[in-house]
Amino acid sequence: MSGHFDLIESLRQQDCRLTPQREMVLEALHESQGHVSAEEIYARVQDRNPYVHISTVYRTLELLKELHMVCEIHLGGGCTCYELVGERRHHHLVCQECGEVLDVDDEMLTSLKDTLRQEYGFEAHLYHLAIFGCCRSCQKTCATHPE
Amino acid sequence: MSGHFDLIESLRQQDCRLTPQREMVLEALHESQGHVSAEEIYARVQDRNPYVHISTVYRTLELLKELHMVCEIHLGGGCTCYELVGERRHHHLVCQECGEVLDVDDEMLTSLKDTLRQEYGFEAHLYHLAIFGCCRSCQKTCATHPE
DNA sequence: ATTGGTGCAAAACTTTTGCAATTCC
DNA sequence: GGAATTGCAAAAGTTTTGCACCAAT
Repeated sequence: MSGHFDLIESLRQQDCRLTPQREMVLEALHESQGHVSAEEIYARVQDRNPYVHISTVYRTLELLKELHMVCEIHLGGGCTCYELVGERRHHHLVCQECGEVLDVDDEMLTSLKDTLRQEYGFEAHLYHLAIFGCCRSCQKTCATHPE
Repeated sequence: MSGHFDLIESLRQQDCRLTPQREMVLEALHESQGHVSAEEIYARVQDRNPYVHISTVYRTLELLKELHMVCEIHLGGGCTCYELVGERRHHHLVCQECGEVLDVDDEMLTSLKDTLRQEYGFEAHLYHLAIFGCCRSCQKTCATHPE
């Protein structure tokens, strides 16, 4: 229940107005500590104020994305999630069998990042990474699948 | 203009009926040599037969996904793309500035794959990988952004 | 006071579904 | 012949947009 204050401050510094709606969206993102859908953010915001409209949530997420305060993650199954940038950096292992999402530490990707930079001149924003596959507990069922 | 015939054969061997619609979807996927949206596949199919319905395209893609002949890729911007599995294996670098999509060779990821298996017991299906970031030509504009 | 932001309703877009008619095996 | 597949139309779900009103600076 702290920490989203600097985010709010950050908004103000970027010439954006500080509205309760925006604060609530930031708070919801901060509380959920990870990937949440627009719908989930909407639900959390509504707990505080049921009059906030979902289009406001979308517009706020759009704004935060432009300001690089939030990133959009596509975890498959057509679900788009959002996450605060700059918190504990991590990535996502998505199990295609059971849908479970594991977090992976960022260091795991340092060497990949270096290679991409050297070979392709590509600066990877790796807070966006989602890796699909098969988790430990689904491993047996998975065995029949290619790769 | 060849090579999708084994795909069709593969369909038959999996107890699936061979319809012109499915053949056209496979052909469209094969021709486009990479990530295409459902809409693009639909357009290609329509060039051959305007009476094919888009719901058939979706149903066929769903089927091919289940058979692991096609994989679904989320390249951001809300666009879902599809790609034949088993062609030249590669991955995608998506530039968040200009939207360009670069292909990356699979070998690049061998060590990452090994690490994930060892540390998390996670079997990565890395034909699904999309890496977001900033391409060489957008690098200058990108410089101001975090990470 | 002025600009920017919000709520609302409606549109736009993508994907899914129920069902009758058709097609493949 | 019989089950699987298709076309259609309609629904469902998500995201965007135009506009009048309201609020933050």
